Formats: sequence, C-alpha cells, structure tokens
Amino acid sequence: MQLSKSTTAGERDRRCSTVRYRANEEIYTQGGKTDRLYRLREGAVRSARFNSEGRRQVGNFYYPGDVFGLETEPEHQYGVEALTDCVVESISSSSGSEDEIATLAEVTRQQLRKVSEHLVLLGRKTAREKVALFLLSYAARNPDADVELPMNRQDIADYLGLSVETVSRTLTLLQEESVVAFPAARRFRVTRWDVLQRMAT
Amino acid sequence: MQLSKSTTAGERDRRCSTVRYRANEEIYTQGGKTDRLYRLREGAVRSARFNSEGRRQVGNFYYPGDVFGLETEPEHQYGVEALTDCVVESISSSSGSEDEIATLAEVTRQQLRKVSEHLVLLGRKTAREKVALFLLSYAARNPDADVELPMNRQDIADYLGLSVETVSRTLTLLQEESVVAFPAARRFRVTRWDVLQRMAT
DNA sequence: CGCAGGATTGAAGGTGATCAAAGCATGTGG
DNA sequence: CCACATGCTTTGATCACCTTCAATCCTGCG
Repeated sequence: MQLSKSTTAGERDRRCSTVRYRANEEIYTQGGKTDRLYRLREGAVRSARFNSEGRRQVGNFYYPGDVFGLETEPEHQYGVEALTDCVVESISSSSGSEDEIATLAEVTRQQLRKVSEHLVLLGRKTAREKVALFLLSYAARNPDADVELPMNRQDIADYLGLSVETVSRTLTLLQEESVVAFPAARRFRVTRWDVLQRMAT
Repeated sequence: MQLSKSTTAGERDRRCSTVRYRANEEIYTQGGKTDRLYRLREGAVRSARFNSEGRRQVGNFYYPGDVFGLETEPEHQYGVEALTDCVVESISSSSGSEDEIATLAEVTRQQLRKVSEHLVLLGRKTAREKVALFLLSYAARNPDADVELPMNRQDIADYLGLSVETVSRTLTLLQEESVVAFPAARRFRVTRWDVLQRMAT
C-alpha cells in the first residue's frame, strides 16, 4: 500500500490523495462504501457508530502512522471524524498490486489487534479497571512527560461503554489516590505506574 | 491453506493432521505458541482467556467449517477447548505457499469480522440486548427448527460479560414474554423474531 | 471580560453482581 | 429399577456500582 504517493488536496476520486481536515470534520460516514484506505499523517481521529437508538459506540482512536478505513463489510459500520486538525492520505483500496495486497494483510492484522485489545477493555467489569487500562495504554506512548488527550470525556466514555459521569468520577478518584495527575482536563501524567498496572491487571 | 490433506491422529508435529477431541478436552492452551491453524470439522469449540484475577472471558464460539487459532501475538491470548466431541484439522501456519498466504488473509478477515461482532455485543448496555442479540445470531443458523446450544450458561455469561444468574434470569423473562421457548435448557426456538430483533436493535 | 461547551459534582434510582439455596437432569452403583 | 451423587440451572434476597437527571463549575476562546 503506497500511501506515500501524495498528491494535492481535492483529488479524492483519484488513486491516491492527501487531504487536511479540521477538528470535528467528518472524514467518512457510517454507511458509506468501504472502497478506500486511509493513513493518518498528523493529528488524531476517532471511529464511531450509532445504533438505532442513537447511542454512540466509539470503535477506535487512531494516531499518526495508523491506517484506518478497513472493514469487513462493504459498507462502513463506523464513521470516522477528526479529533484534531489532521492530515490524511488515502488510496482506493481496489487498486491492488501484489505488493499492496501483502500490506493489506498486514493492515488487517493491525486492525484485528486493535479490535482485540478493545475487546479486552470492554470485557472488564468495573469502571476503574476500564479507565485504568485506557490511561495505561494511552500513556504507554509517552512514559515520561505529560500526555495530551485528543479526545474528550464523552469519547472516552463511549469507547469504554460507560457514562461520561462515571469516567469523570473515576478520574477524580484516581487523582485523589495520587495514581495519576491531571494538570488540565486534557493533560495527564501517570504518577504510580505500579498501582495503575495492578488495577488494569 | 490446505487443511483437507488429513493424516491420521497422533501426528500433531507434522505439517497437517486430523485429531479428535472429547468434550471439555483442551485443544491448545492460553500462553502457547501460535504456530498452527485449526479448522473445525465436527462439533463446537470455545476460546477463552483468564485474566490474572481468575475471571474468564470467552472470546468466541466456533462451529464446523470455522478456522481458529489465528492470533496477532506470538503467544495465544486465548486457549481453546472442545464444547462437544469434535474433529479438528490443523496445519503448521508457518508452512506458507503463496496460495496459503492468500487464504491466511481471508482467515484474518473472518476473524476480524467475528471479533468486531463480539465488540458490538459487549458494547450493548443492557443484559436483555446482549442476550437477545446472542440468541438471534445463534438461531440465525437454523431459522426453522429448534436449535441445540453446545455451550452452557456459564459460557454464554462469560461471552456476554454477564453473570450466570443474569443470563438465566433474562432467558426466563424472554420465555415468559413468549419471545423464545426452551423445551430444554440447551434447546430453544425463537417464537417472535420481530420482538427479538427489536430488542437486539 | 463574558460566553459556551465541556467537565465535575450531587442525589436518587435501577440494574446487574453476589451470596445462598433449591430445583432438575444425568449418570452410577447398589 | 431405584437411590443417590454430581453438576448445571434456576430462583431468591441483598447490595454495590453505575446510570440518570440536574446543577454547578471550569476553561478556553472570541
């Protein structure tokens, strides 16, 4: 998958293109055709689906280097929106050379890994375990300094299958127990890795 | 993946083999090396993992024709056990011709689909929704006659992230509402598809 | 400085977990 | 063939946790 052959914006129908999105902009819609693959260059995005009662389930968060847009059905089960301003490359997924197919398998594998991790998260019983595991896996990308969260509480809640309030309360508790510190709502640092790890088990 | 080149039992270290397992027998262990792929010929199996507190999470149920054993990590995150007596073919997954790799991609895709469906299930909020969706997707394989469940209540509970008692109570309710009928604990028939479908959304 | 959306906190209620016991089915041995 | 043992399922009672609804508090930004 040669996502690096970037062209200018506005050529979405071409084989390969690079497009910028502003925060909260939609990259593709739930229900649309699954005919393209996307690689995130800069920023962060979120995939989410709405069930018929209007409840939202966040599928995944993607970060620079991640490929998204791969699904097993011909129509997108999840829509994707930009969490922050971001730069996205995309190609038509039907334009397959042998080389690309080989990488497609790798992308599928990556996606399977992501979904499997999410499954473990949702399988956890208590809110503490879920939140702890979420913070842990997010903080892992930056073990030393403070980490900036691109998503809001609602996104986290819908990702973990919890209510916003429960997420908020749990974060407050973890702070009171000095397990994590939140200098701002969207920025945190793990202060007690051992405790957090034990919680998430 | 030529899982059809069966040989006799007892040649597990060979390239391809067919083995019979009795109900409750272990096919492979959580933590073992992920070096083989399995195709279920007859019977039903269950994949499950234990977290460090001893809680069990059922990953999936597999039925004749399904391929299992594919995982993204070098060590099995899930162990697999026979639910009923069954016949299993397996091959070394490292013995890859081009042809086999092409099919490996397809297996990965199938697995991704299964895991994604499970994710939707676990994302559901209420026990009713979960149980309804489980029955629905299981009954889909046999729309007319009664369906025999190869797994017990505990398996269902661990698959849905619920307690056995909640599963049992929910099934009782669904029976009282004449949505499903259980002539025996392990055999059921959907009597009101529309209602069940609406529950599962 | 003031506004708006997000985040937090509070109170009340519901839903599912847990603990405990009883009911059923299957299989074994007397 | 019946009695009993065993394991699975169901039911009951209580409790903890999470959700919901509501209000207040931030904080980032114009």
